[in-house]
Amino acid sequence: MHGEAATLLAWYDVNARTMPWRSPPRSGIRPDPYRIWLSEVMLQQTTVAAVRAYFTRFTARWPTVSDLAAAQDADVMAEWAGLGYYARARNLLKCARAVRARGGFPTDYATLLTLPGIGPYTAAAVASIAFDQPATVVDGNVERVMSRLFNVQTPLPQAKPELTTLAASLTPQTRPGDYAQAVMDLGATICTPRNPACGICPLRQFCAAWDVGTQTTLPRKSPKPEKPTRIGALWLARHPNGDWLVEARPEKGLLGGMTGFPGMGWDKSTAHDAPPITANWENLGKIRHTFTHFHADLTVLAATTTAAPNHGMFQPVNPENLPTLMRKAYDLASGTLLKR
DNA sequence: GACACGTGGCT
DNA sequence: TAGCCAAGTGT
Repeated sequence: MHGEAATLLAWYDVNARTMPWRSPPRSGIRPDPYRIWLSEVMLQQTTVAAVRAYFTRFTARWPTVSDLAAAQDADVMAEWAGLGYYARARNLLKCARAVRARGGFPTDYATLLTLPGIGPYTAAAVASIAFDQPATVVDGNVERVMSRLFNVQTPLPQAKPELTTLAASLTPQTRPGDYAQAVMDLGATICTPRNPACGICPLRQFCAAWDVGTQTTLPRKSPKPEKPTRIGALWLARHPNGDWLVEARPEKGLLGGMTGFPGMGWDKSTAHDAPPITANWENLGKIRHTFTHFHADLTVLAATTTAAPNHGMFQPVNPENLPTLMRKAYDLASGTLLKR
């Protein structure tokens, strides 16, 4: 085993963070593949702090992968609301049903990779953490740690293949799951993007960036394109009985599969060119919401009406089950209308 | 390879 | 405040 891996495992034995899906190192307890898979999907581009509550709710409601496979699509989407990247929830259900159909999770990287919503990272994470296979996880933490250990000056994303090769070269044959979590914990707590704690880093003696003082400049990143701003509107029609006029968004694309209010001008997939219902619309002001690749400045128009809608349906709305953009509009409209 | 795809916390 | 960042995947 490389000195880096042995040193990191010894550090992890003492410093492993506690998480609801994790079994402590050297505890002898095999982690539950369902919980590892669920947590890894939730953790894609998402912080541990944000995931905790969702993970607890999901596992309380659906304790096994078969329970999840039997769930209603709408229940899973509603439970995922607010966590973002909703394609993950759609693929989560597809994957759960595929796993149930084949009688359990596959244990090897290549087969895991064929399942919906499981890419190179998640396949390696599940194979190593849940099944003790020597697969190499490469996430943002690993990229940062490797770029510094080996002083890689190539910017991301071009550097990804090189960093993957370097990460694989350090992965041990024993305790690969603990090793994978150790690198990620190191990246999350010591080898951080800004102000890395090199003074207490167990890998400092191995670190090429530390030797030449480049650690805070790594990994280099190619400049990102500027975000455009899209201008538009949302129509929030409220029935006197308390229902709201909503529509199910298309399965694919922005906020796919989620409940939303009819709108125009900001989202090509659901654009309407006229209000969804005849009403005396009141301008309540604007909300601003930033997505990964654009800003949305939306005027919120609201009305109370009993007219027949041109599209969408009047339904009860639980704001907790709305994606955040729609939640912002709801909060503005419900606050204003209820004051009357 | 480039781009679409959310959200909340931190600086 | 505006931008950066977080355990990526699908097309």
